Amino acid sequence: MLPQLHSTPDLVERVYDALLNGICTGDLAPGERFTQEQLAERLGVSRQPVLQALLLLRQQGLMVDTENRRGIRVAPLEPQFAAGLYEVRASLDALAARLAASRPRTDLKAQGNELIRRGKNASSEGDLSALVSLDVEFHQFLYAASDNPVLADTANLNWHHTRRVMAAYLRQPVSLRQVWAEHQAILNAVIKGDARQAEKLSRSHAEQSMRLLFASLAGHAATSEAPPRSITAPLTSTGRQRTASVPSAARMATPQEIAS
Amino acid sequence: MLPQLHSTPDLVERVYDALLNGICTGDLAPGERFTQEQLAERLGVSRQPVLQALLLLRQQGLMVDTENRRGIRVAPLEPQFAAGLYEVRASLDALAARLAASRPRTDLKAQGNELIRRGKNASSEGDLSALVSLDVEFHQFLYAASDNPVLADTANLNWHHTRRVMAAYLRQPVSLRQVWAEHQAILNAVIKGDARQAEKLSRSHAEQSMRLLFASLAGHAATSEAPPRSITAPLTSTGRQRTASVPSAARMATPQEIAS
DNA sequence: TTATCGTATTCTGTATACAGAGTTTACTAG
DNA sequence: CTAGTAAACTCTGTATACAGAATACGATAA
Repeated sequence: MLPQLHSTPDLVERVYDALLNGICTGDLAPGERFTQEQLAERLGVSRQPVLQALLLLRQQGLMVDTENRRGIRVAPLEPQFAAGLYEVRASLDALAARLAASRPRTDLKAQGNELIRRGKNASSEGDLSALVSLDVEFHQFLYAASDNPVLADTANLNWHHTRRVMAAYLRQPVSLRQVWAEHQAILNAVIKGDARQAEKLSRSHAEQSMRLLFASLAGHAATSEAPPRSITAPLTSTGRQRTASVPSAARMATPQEIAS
Repeated sequence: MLPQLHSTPDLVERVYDALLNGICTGDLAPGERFTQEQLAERLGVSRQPVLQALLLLRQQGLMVDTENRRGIRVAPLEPQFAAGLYEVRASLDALAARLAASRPRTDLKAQGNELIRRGKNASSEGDLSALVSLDVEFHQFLYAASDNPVLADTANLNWHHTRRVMAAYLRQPVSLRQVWAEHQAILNAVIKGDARQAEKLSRSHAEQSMRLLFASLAGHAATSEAPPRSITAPLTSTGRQRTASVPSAARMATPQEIAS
């Protein structure tokens, strides 16, 4: 079934990455129902790696079994869930900033300022997808600087959801300039070694982000039910299809990324 | 291979639970090398559910691939890791207590006090394994009371590691009475709705727990390399064995628990 | 037309089969 | 006796095969 030579193994990881990325960017919209076989066919692998990747994604709450146990779908994105997410993030970010400030290393300065420069740049240009990436990168940078791997892992898991939220709701650049000014202030406090200030700024930054989110979310309101964009297979009009009709690997977000 | 009728499905979950429990209680010691087939044989299932359960356990950092990619073993338990763990826990517990106190419900009182009663009781009797269970239960109770599912999930993931740490190092009942007095104080603050106090007490409780841990850990010192107890297969003297020699399903912690 | 039962279809989870990567082991040459 | 090489083995990951659960479909009877 897989004519392409599979040079670099670990199909599970590649399927996982492809699906994770699709979910986080919003390319894979919730509400759409998938079958293991459909996913496998599109990605050019057998059902086994898909099954295993789905196990991970389910465990992280990114996909859920469909009500009838036939097929799986991307977990819906509920505002209340996002609120809880940001509450947790505020605590973890505060801890990270405090720890990072307590272990001041000079090499943070160059890397951090570079990130902020790029962030402000992307902010000026209104490049949303770059902004999300850089936001993730900046916060991961702080987690790493905290020198606490448990914290880093824990926070990174939650950031998958945060990326989803951002991609889904932050479509227009709402005062994004301020976000990077706040990043700047946090970094300065960390470099200075002012743990208390870093913690405080970090927490209020997360809380501010949550406020921005909910302001933006108010605009979406009823629109949120219909997902922004969808890359799912071109179904025939009546949302159902015969299994054999899909022309192998085509129009999936990442067809050759898997087969590489 | 499985003559027993498999009445209740979900073998992956049962394998996962069995291994997780073994790791957290310390029955499955780190340093021992396992093969997927060995585990499958002992649990009376095929390699497939084992493979999938291991995927989850690896992702959570509870098991690691052996250096040569042959076999897998329980991840070692490093003091530095435990320190990071407790730092994160302190933040999450503080958040949970604060949120729980902000949403005061009267029904917390009965359930919480019952837990504390049982905790103090087990503490008097020096029943260590019951104490660990009750400790977990009390904190999960607080996470649930916070009414933030993200927080609950995040914290529960970390508690797997915490259980390991407790089982490995807290062998003698060191001032366990105080632990439950602190729980009592936290609960009281939560019920009273004093968020600030609940947060403060919860954080200092976690920090105090960490101090207890490290005090106890100092006693273990060099002992920690040799794991407390081991239920792994009876190897012949020179840490290597022929594959066929294991008499099917015997002396594993949970043989029929899987086959049920 | 509607209700009910039986049959076919779908889809999942588990077991088995297959193939490759790397390692140990054994044999041969020096 | 040692070094080097080749064969066999071990173990993993992936693909395929199999079986059961549950739904949807369709036919028959009221």
